[in-house]
Amino acid sequence: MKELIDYISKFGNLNRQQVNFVESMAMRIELRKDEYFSEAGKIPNQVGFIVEGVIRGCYYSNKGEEITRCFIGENNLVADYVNLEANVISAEYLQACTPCKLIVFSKQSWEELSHTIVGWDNIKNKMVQMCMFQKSRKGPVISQNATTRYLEFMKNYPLLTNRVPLAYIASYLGITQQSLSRIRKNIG
Amino acid sequence: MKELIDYISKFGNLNRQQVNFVESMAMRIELRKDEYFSEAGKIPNQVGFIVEGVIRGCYYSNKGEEITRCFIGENNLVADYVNLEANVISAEYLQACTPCKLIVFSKQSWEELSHTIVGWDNIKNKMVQMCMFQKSRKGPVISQNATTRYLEFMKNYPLLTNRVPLAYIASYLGITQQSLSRIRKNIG
DNA sequence: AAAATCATTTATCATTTGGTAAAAACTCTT
DNA sequence: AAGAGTTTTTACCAAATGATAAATGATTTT
Repeated sequence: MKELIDYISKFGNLNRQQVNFVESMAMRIELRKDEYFSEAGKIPNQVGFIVEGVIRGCYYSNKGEEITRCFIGENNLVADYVNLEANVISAEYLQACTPCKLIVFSKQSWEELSHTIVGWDNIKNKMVQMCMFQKSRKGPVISQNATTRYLEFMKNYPLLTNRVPLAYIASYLGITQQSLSRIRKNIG
Repeated sequence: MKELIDYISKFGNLNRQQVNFVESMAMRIELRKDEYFSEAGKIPNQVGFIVEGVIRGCYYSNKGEEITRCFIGENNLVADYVNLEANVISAEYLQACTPCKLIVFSKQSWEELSHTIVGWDNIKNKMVQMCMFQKSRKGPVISQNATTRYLEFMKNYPLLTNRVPLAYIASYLGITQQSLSRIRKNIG
């Protein structure tokens, strides 16, 4: 669990006893490629930390197209956090793009951390805000053209480029796979 | 200050004494059209609540184009929050699109609320997360075409459509003003 | 009111991207 | 290795958007 504790420590300090408690609440799981971490139509019930692999958030448009909304890589928290907190049915899937190793907290455990560890809420909020901030920072910029967006994508997610299907990246960038294929060719 | 207190009350309860304290920390100001609430190159030093008017976040691309990144309307908090918290120079301008009436807290006052009101941090974090969530919810969706994005924009920001310059909306939607003008015409 | 400034619309043509279809390349199973 | 299924590339044409320029409209200043 070292990776998780290191991550948390970036946002606040925990003493040994608190570290032990966090670890006792957590569980290691693995996801096969394409398996879901959480699903649309269900109330999210866990918070994860990605030790290895890539998870994507995706949904289906009214035309039935599958659209990737975000990628979440190693050393990041993963959850449909807003709906988890609000106890509301989620509208998106969180799906393993590659085989994943995760550390997860059930919703109940996650809440117990708040009740047990003084200062946890502070750490938690910083982590959640950082996640939201990074998503907006790393996401495709609508005022750039598709080629620029793809170049930025490769900068921001160097590991993903050849690890996930082209179709995922294309819908993330807001273009068709054909267009992305063309762009790849033109870039050389 | 009723508007502000009503807004805060959606995220947690304050007793009369706490309400008085919040009000004593706040200040009413007005911004003329085009005046800045905060500027790129400076460390953000205030948190505002918009009572009347519209503020936009904007920045300049490496080609010198002015790009609108977000619109913030009445009954919302406004701040470059991440950089305010991190005490880091901002990269964007927050500018009044229309004449604005605001209630503002200096950075110092904003922090004093945390120290003085038990439970304030909890309320504050809920407010900040809600702001971030709404921005992502209401923002243009990159996988939709420009016409759809504009239609969605009008749904999400009905009041803005005829209150702010076309160029602001165009760059927000990631298109040129000429394109947006064309789209307006085609919609009828 | 006229002039000046700024915002919006229109027009034309070039470029980018989408839609459809098919071929090629790759993966997985048997 | 063969075959089935999937993913990626290519090709073609249509549609959307960008770039440039100019005209019109609106607002502010003098």
